[in-house]
Order: sequence, then C-alpha cells, then structure tokens
Amino acid sequence: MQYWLMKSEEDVYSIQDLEREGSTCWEGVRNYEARNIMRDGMKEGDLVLFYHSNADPPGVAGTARVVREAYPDHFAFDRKSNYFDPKSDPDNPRWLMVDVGWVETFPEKVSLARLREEDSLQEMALFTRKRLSVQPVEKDEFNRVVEMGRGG
DNA sequence: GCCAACGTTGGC
DNA sequence: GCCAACGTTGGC
Repeated sequence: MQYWLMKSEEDVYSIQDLEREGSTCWEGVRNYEARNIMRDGMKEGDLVLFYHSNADPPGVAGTARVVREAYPDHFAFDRKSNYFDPKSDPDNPRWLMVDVGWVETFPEKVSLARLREEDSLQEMALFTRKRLSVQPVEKDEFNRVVEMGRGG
C-alpha cells in the first residue's frame, strides 16, 4: 500500500464533487513526472490526500482511493477539451489517468499554513517539489495529515 | 492580478 | 546538448 497526494483546483473539481459522484477519472495531468507516478506507482487501493489548489485557503480537504490503475487519458484526443493535446496519438497515448473514489471529507480542511507549521511534514513533496500535481507521500505523513483533518 | 518557481520548447 | 525564451502552476 502506498500513499499519494493529488492536487485539484478547488473550483474545477473539489472533494465535495467527488463525495457527490463517488468516483471520477483524474484527467488532465500534462506533466511527465506526474504521469510516470500514475503509470508506475499508483496501484488499486492506494490512498490519496486530496489537495485543493487555487483555494482560500489551499490545503488538504480529504482522502480518496485509487480505484482504477493508469489508462489512456482520452481527453487528450478531444479537440474540444481543455486538455486536448494534438501530440498525443490514440495509437500511442502520451497521457494517462487513473480513477479515484471518495473516502473521506475532513470536517475542516488542513490548510497549507498548518501543514507548513508541522515539524514532521517538512519533507513533504508538497514543499520540496512545489509544482508537482501528483506526488508520493510517506505513510507517517499521510497518517499525520489525516489526524489533523479529523481535528487532531 | 502579480510574480516566483520551474518545466518545456526550440534555435543554434 | 545548451540555454534563453516562453508558458504554466499556484500561493499570495
């Protein structure tokens, strides 16, 4: 079992949207490192910190679970999609996505400011790899953030 | 809306 | 293969 953090712009897709829908495909990742993490790292059942970016405040809003492993992101082939990429060939797809299912919405979002104050979380990729939208999280880090999210 | 960080592109 | 220009992310 491994742990991950995935960022979504709050006004594009939030944990509340995921809670309502139950599960969703995580389309639109257009960064090779993030893609490789989904392709090579994410396994069904892995747990995910769901992070709201471009939010006030930004922070971890809940958790999710990988329910389908990496498969082609067909939005890259859709000319009308914001995620269209003319360089992705349907016969050799450049971009992948996973499906995630809702697990938990925290009573209160764990803000970036609170994460930053937490000594045990200083090594999180959230801080060391600021712009990566899909990133690995250590088990202890995951558990600590969940604890904080539940009010701990 | 600004802008720092940083990944990507493309000329050479 | 270098690196400047460019584009995007994402906090503030």
